[in-house]
Formats: sequence, structure tokens, C-alpha cells
Amino acid sequence: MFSNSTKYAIKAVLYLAVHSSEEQKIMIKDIAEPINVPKHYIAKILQALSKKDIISSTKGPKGGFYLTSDQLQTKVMQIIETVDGEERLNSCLLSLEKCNSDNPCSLHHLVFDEKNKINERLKMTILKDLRQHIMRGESILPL
Amino acid sequence: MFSNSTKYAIKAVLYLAVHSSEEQKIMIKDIAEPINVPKHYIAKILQALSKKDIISSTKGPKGGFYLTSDQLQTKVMQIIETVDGEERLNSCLLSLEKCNSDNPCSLHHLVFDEKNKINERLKMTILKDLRQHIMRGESILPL
DNA sequence: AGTAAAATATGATAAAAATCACATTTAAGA
DNA sequence: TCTTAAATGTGATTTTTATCATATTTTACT
Ligand code: FES
Ligand code: FES
Repeated sequence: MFSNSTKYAIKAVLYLAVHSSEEQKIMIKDIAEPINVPKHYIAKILQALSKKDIISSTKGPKGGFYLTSDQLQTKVMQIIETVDGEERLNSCLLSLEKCNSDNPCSLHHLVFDEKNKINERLKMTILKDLRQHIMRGESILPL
Repeated sequence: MFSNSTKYAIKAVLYLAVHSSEEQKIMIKDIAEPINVPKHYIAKILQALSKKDIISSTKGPKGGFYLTSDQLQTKVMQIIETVDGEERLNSCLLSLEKCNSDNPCSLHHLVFDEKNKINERLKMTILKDLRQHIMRGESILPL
């Protein structure tokens, strides 16, 4: 469903959501290891997210990555779109085109409503929500 | 959601479902072109499907690919599993593991029910159903 | 100012997925 | 039985995705 890069991105950002703050920055290697993602790979992804202002970073000693409280309001969908590009989630199951109810492919009616529901949730769920889930022990941040 | 190969496979099989029969076999090039898939690529996929008895074929002059009426009973899910492998649809959104409600990842609750519903439908929908849809003009076989 | 510790930029390599090419096998029809 | 038309098998090439490496920039601390 998601690319590898997006999976990694979500895991990393969620890790920051739980463990970081403006006073508690985290170095790349201390993110990569606990979420089980190659260090150099996640570095590239975090840099892209940082450039898009989805996460924050500072260079130099005592530097690292972190989330501001504003950034805890980021919607999950924003991360997905930033990494995978917008098209991916709205593409038709059978063609390259955008899914289109006026010209539905043969699988469209099997999936459209559910896919929509999922997309809606990804659009309204923010990092803070997921952090709360994790801190309550209702879900985990998998390896 | 699906790999390119699975998309192509479904389109090709659906094309056969609509246009072929034991008396009306279709050559690779006459499948590849209308569904807009590279000839050599779809050939490989069709060969795999043929070996798994999801479609039929005969060699030589007047040969080609076709579906028997038995094969019109094939479930969409069978095609997906044959091409992409079973794991893909049941894997967790964030990890390599199988999705597991007893140990849910942070996105699990956002998608589980809907993904399940989709999977159920893919498991109970057969090619004949989709063919009917297409022939009634309720859905299309996209390029 | 100088040094060291961090992210950043850029690019190289490896692995996987998609695509292309061709020689082999099978079967129909002359 | 010979020729030809089709799928089949095997493997090569290209493209995309994932991974690795390294030089540069920024910043804190001395
Ligand atoms: S048109 Fe294909 S999934 Fe909607
Ligand atoms: S455990 Fe991750 S999607 Fe179910």
C-alpha cells in the first residue's frame, strides 16, 4: 500500500513524536536503530521532511531532529504525500490514471468506498493522536 | 496497492473473460495491444497464470489464450495471490510483518476494518461477475 | 579562533521490478 | 512430412527503488 520510504518516514516521525521535543533533539543514529531502518536511508528521508517543514532539525553539536508542538498537528496524509507523492493514493487500481467514479474500472465498486474512508481518516488523524495511542499502550511502533 | 504485474494480470484475464472462449482463442499480441501492456511482459505473466491453471492456452497455429467456463469461476483474489504472493495483502502497513490485531501498529485501527472488507470482496468476486459488469456497461476495462 | 559534532548535499552502488530479445517446443494444415 | 504459427523457457537489459559512502556546512563549546 505504501512505499518502503513512506513506511520508514512514518515510523521515524512517530518516533520523534513520542521521544523528542525542542529540548530533546535526537540524532539520526538514535532514530535509525530503534525503528530498524538503515541509517543512511532514513537520513535522506528526514532531510526531505525537514526541508518541507514536517520535522525540525539543527546542525552541529547538541543538534538533531525533533518536532515542535505545531508539527505534532501534522496530518498523517501530509507525510504520505510528501514522500510518495499525491497521485499514489488516488490512482486507479488497474490503470495509471486517477480513480474516477464516472468512468469506473472493473474493480472500482469493490474498493472505492473503503479506500475513501481510509483516506479520510489519514487526512484527519494527526501525529498527536497517534502519539497518544502509543503512550496509552493501545498501539505500538513496530520494528 | 497492487504491483504493476498484478494490474496487468487482472486486465489481461478480464480481457479474456470478455472476449475469449474455448472456440475463440486470442494471441498474445491481440491481448497486449488493447489493454496497453508491453507484449513481452504480459507474455510472461500469462505463462505463469497458465501454469497455475488460471487461464488456458494452446500452442501452434490457431493457438492462443482463453478461459474455460470453469476458469470464469476464478476469484479475483486468486489472481492477486498468484502474481504478487499472499503476503503482500496481509502485511502490516508499517512493518514487514503480517498485520496482527493483537499487536497493532500505529495505523492499524485506521485501516483494518476497511482493508478486511476489501479483501473479503476480492475473495468472493469471480471473473464472471466482473465480466457481467463490463458487458452491462457498468464498468470498463481501462487502458 | 579552533575543534569537534552534528545535519546536509551529492553521488555511487546494490537490489528489485519492469521490459525486451531470442532460441525452443508444440500443433495445425498443406 | 514439411512449413509455419503460435506459446514456452531462459536470460539479458533497463529503470526504479533502496542502500551506502563521503565531502561540505553549520553550530556549540573551548
Ligand atoms: S477507477 Fe479504478 S479504482 Fe476507481
Ligand atoms: S498491525 Fe500494522 S496494519 Fe495491522
